[in-house]
Amino acid sequence: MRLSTRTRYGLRALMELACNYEKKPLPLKTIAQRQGVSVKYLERVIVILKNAGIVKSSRGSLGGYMLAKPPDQIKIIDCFRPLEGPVVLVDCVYDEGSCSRFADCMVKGLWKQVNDVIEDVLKSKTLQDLVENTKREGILDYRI
Amino acid sequence: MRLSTRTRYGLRALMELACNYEKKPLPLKTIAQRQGVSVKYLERVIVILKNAGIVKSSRGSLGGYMLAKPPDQIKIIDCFRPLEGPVVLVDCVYDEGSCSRFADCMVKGLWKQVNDVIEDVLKSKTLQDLVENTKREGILDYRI
DNA sequence: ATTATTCCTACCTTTATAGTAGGATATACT
DNA sequence: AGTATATCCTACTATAAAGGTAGGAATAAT
Repeated sequence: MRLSTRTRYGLRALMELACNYEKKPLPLKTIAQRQGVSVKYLERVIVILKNAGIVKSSRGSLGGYMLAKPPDQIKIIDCFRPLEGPVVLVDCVYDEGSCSRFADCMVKGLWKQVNDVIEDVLKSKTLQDLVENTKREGILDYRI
Repeated sequence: MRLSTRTRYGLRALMELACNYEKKPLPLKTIAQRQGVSVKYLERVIVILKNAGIVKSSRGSLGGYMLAKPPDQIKIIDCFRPLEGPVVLVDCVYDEGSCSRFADCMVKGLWKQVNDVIEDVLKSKTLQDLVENTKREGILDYRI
């Protein structure tokens, strides 16, 4: 029930990239320092987001990472799924055949409902939304 | 992000006990057969619920398990937490000091919101609610 | 060339999950 | 008293996932 550090670090890194949108590529070293994480581990996280088409990279000196699309066009759920895996509290939510007890299970409706509310939140927000919420709360003072 | 079998089996077992409320104690063997689970494993699950005060037991021949309270007085969240652990997607939801990046984290609001909607669902329902939903859907034909 | 970066592969450690095994203890019924 | 049926208790095992680390190759700007 706890999010993996993969997902936590990944989303935080995406927020950095969102704030940096349309500027120079942001190297992992910078992100890693700001977030207090090792570059090596962040590499393993960001490659997931790259394969998912959410970020793109440029190699070599002055290289780094950028968002592949404007932050208001990137939904949280599309970042979440590659990092944490699909939102599936129980398999039967998407595949009735996955559980032999599906027919007479009295709990499946509950799990489905919980699953749905999680997805609703993750679908309803973009990276841009999170940036704006944060600005409204007066964070981000270390960035200009 | 996936529920443990502990939680899934545990809740299903509780549904059996809810349907059996104020009848004779229900032995694990019966539940295990209905659910297609080993008695041995179910023992490990039910002891968690017993320690949490949700079920009580009677030993010996004709013994078994019963709900400790009427099913309409048992909230799902009180069953969920001992089985799956507290609903805490990220520690900072309950303990700001748990993350050194709390002050400038742009994602914490999102995690808090997801956490809240999960808890809301689990708090809003009792075992009795699930039984009634199920009856309304015409399941439970094997029980009378 | 040198430096800074991404990219790739392999390895390691720790923790949690999902069990199984064997037997001790308690209770009802005959 | 004895047997069958339960819960209860302790210990063990196997597998997978999480959370990294290490070393170096490939690429690009200066």
